[in-house]
This record gives sequence, C-alpha cells and structure tokens, in this order.
Amino acid sequence: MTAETAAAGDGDRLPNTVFALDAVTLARRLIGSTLTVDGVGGRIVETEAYRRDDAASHSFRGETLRNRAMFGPVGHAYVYRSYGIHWCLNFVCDGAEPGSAVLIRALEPLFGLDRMVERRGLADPRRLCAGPGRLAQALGLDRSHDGLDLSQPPFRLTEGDEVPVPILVGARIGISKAAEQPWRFGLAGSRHLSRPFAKGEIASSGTETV
DNA sequence: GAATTGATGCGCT
DNA sequence: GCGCATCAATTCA
Repeated sequence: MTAETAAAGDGDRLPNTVFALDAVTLARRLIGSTLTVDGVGGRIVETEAYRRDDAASHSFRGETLRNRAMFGPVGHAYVYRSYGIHWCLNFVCDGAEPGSAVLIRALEPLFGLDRMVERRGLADPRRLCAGPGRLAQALGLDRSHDGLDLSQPPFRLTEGDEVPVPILVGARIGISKAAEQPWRFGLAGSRHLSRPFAKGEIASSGTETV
C-alpha cells in the first residue's frame, strides 16, 4: 500500500500506555510512528525529551498558565508559542513525574501534502515539517490544540511499519541549559530532520522497530 | 554552503 | 527589560 492510497493513520493505534513512559524512553519510542491532525501529517522522524528536573524544560520552575498542560493528564498535547511567532507540539507523558513531555521536532510528510504546502506557503518537501515550528504550521496547530487528548480527533497516532531502522541519539537543539543531555532522537537516514546529527551522535546502540 | 538578523508573545527577574 | 525548546530572508562565500 502506498502513502497515497493509505488513509491517514492506517495501521494500529499507539496504545495509550506508552504515555506512562518517562520522556526519554517515549521520545525514542515515538520515532517511526505516525502522527496526523485532521488527516494531515506523516512519520515522526525527530523528537526531544523534556523532564521536570531538567533546567531546559518549561516545567522546571513549576506550573504556570502557559505550561499548565504539562502538568495535566498524560497522553494529551502541550502546545506553546515559541519566539512569539511559532507553535510547537509536545506529548505529555510520565504520570510518575508530572511535568514531563516529548517535543515533536520533525515529520516525514506523507498525508495531506497539498494542505501542508498551502499552510506553509513553501513546497520544498525537505522543509515542510523539518522543525517544530514548521511542523506545527504544516499541521495547522495552535493554542486551540493545547491540552487536547491525543487519542481523540483531530489527532491520530499509529504504529509505524515493522522495519528495523537505527535510531540516532544526540544533544538537544536550541537550548542553553542542560544542553549536554543526549535527549534528541532521530530516524537514521531520514532526509526530513530539522538538522543533521553530528558524527559523534550517530552512535546508536542497536535498532528499533519502526 | 555558513553566518547574521529581524519578526514577535509571554513568562520571568 | 531580558531571554527564549524558531524560522526565513539576506548576505556573504
């Protein structure tokens, strides 16, 4: 079945139990799975983990009006405005430690390409969803999605194909605090990453089923 | 290709 | 005021 004929999110839904995982484990687990919003989306190829005890995390200094969703139920979305211009999407997780989330940094566009191009105003497939702000714009995400349940429409999360592919691990991007933590994950060989992984970061200790 | 800069919301000191 | 979990246009090369 091709990407064109497949309905958005065809395949097994991600079990809600994955959101009980800690952020680092979930960030790795999500690589290769499929995310769509109102039928528009694709394969998750890049994520970052953020924890409560993490100086780079919005939840580090406790709950505020902005980060309220991070302290809400797991399996819900945390959508925030970045640099006053962009929106960024996180998955809230880890019920044992409220304030944990996984930032979705990049997708391989597969479904609703025309709608993405329309929203982004740029057709370059390499830059359609390569970056958290670009991804949110392509999927039409904004404040109205903050706090919504990821298991309900317009969201749909499904397992990826069962093809073993190495997972890249590296330092997170665009942060100044706790920047040394290797909590950025990527799909090896993907041409849709927001930025390439450094040579030293290409060390993956095995393969994941994606 | 790499470096620089402007746009801009909002939580924090 | 300052500092961002960013991006695109512009300026170089």
